[in-house]
Parts: sequence; C-alpha cells; structure tokens
Amino acid sequence: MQEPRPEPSASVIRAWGRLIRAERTVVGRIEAELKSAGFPSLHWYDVLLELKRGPEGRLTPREIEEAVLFEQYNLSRLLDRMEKEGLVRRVPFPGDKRRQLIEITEEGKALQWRMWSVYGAAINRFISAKLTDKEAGQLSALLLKLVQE
Amino acid sequence: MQEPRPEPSASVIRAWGRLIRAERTVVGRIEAELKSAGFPSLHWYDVLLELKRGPEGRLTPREIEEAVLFEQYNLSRLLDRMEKEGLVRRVPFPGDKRRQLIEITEEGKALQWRMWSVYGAAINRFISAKLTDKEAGQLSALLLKLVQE
DNA sequence: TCAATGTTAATGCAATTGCATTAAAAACAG
DNA sequence: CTGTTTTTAATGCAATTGCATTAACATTGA
Repeated sequence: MQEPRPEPSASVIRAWGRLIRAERTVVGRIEAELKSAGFPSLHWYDVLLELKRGPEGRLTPREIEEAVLFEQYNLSRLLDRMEKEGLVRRVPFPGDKRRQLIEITEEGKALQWRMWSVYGAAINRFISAKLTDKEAGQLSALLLKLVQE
Repeated sequence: MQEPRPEPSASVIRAWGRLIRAERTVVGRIEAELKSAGFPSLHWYDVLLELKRGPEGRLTPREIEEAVLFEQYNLSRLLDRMEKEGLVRRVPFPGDKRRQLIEITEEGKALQWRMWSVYGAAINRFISAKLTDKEAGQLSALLLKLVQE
C-alpha cells in the first residue's frame, strides 16, 4: 500500500519555476552578448577560468568536470575543440598514465581575459542592475541551501 | 577614450555562479529521476503542462515558446516528436493559415499526470527538503527581480 | 490593388550532446 | 604475483540543438 504523496507547496513550485526561467533568461542574454562580440560560449569560458585558477594553470579533466558539472564525454570533446584552437594543451600526468593534465596556454589566458571584458559587463547589465549587493548575498545563501548535502 | 568598466561585485559574481550551479544540479537530479522512471525529459513535461493549462488544451507554438523559452526551431521539432508519440495534435488555426494550434491528446494528459507523480516527488526531495516555504518565497522574489524589465 | 514588409512555422545541414561501450592503466583481493 | 574490479578518458553512433534560410501566408501603406 502506497502512502499518499504530499504535493509540493505552491511557493516551492513557484520558486522552482522561477529558478529555471531566471537561469534560462540570464544565460540567454549573456550568451547573446558573447556571441555578438564574436566569442565562444560560456562553457569555454568556464573551463578557461577554472584552469587559470588551478595550480600552474593545470587541472585534470576530472577536476574540471567536478568544478563545472559537465559530463565526462562532453568535456572530453570540448577539450578536443579547445585544443584544436590552441587554448589548452594535454600533458601527461606524472605517475599515472590513465590521467592527464589540461594546461591552459597563453592564448587561452588571453581569450579568458578578453571574454571577461564582455562577460563582466554583461553581468553588470543583467544582474548588478537588478539586485543590490545585499540581495545578491541573500540569493547566494538560498541557492547554496538548494545544492547542499 | 573608453571609461574604465567597473567590475561586478564579488557578491554578484558569487550569486551568478550559484544560480548556474543550483540550476544545473537540481535539473540534473530531477531529470535523472524522470529518466530512471522511464519518462521523457522535462522539456516534454513543460510543453504538456502548458497545453493542459491552455484554453481547451490548445496553444499556438508561439505561445508555448514564450511560456517555456524554447527556440522556435527546437519547439517545432519537439512537437514533431511529441506528435509522433501521439501526445499532441496539430490543428488548423481558424482564420490564419500561417498559424496552428497544438492540442494535447488524452494520452498527453495521461502522461503529464503520470510524470507529475515522479516530478512532484522529486521536487519534494530536492527542493522542499532544502528550503522552508518562507525561504522559497524569498527565492522567488529575488529571481523575479532578475528577469524583470 | 498590389508591392513591400512582417509573421509563422518548417527544414537542410553543421555542431553539440547523450548513451553505451571500449581501451588502457591502476588499485585491490586472495 | 595474478585475476578481478575500479578509475580514467575516448569514441561510434543516435538524438538533439543551433544556424541560416525558405515557404507560405498576412498585414501594411502607397
């Protein structure tokens, strides 16, 4: 016998819907800015930024996956494309031939930098203009609760 | 001469990162539940729900697009697939041969209903369990500000 | 009226993503 | 050790998405 399942509350359903919509809207706006400036997508930026932050500009694919929540196979092919563009380089992982290190190139760093000038401006336009810093802090705290555990 | 562009504040950048991450995480978890129950993706659900709410279970593709923020060409092909599964039906739009009405079928309504039992439970597990109703309300309000104007 | 413009939906083709599997190497268990 | 299991990354192929364009119709304005 199955217990009746309680419906999610109206306020939870509303929050969920708005989360989807806000994300789609803001990502769409920011991607449009990047594209119209001739830059690749946010996914590329995310990888470049993570690498730049990593020790000596290097991370394993696993670490990148974990940082940006991509699927293994998607990241593998994204790195193919980025390598072909000269933005990253695959180097051997010392002491483990299964793994590898992805290293950002100077060209990759330069692209990240140039993209940030457009990306940062877009964040200003589409987020800073809509929320105070205090509200941004509240939003962060709430979203953090959502992903925890 | 170019004015120096102010950097987005740290709290805004953090909120933006968490918005992306929270959305990806929760969508991923919910999609996994749907898939493991043998159901199609959230996109299908979204379309079915919008149609079910529409007058006599009908909306134009334009209206669906607007409601769920899909691209025109993606929706066009999604509707192809859904029609092939017998979930929706394309019917002529009276008085305008360019447009059409998409009508949900009984089978489509039944699928939406069955999906909701899994989807609602997933929302409970992944959202209700993490936020109080009050917090959900605050989150909604903040996300709304983000998409406004 | 009718040419020009705008709107709606579909489609060919390229790029990306998803799924399942594979290959290679490392870690582990007896 | 040696066979088994686990981890890491790549890949063939199908499904989906993105981009650019097209076709069909409606609307507008001279």
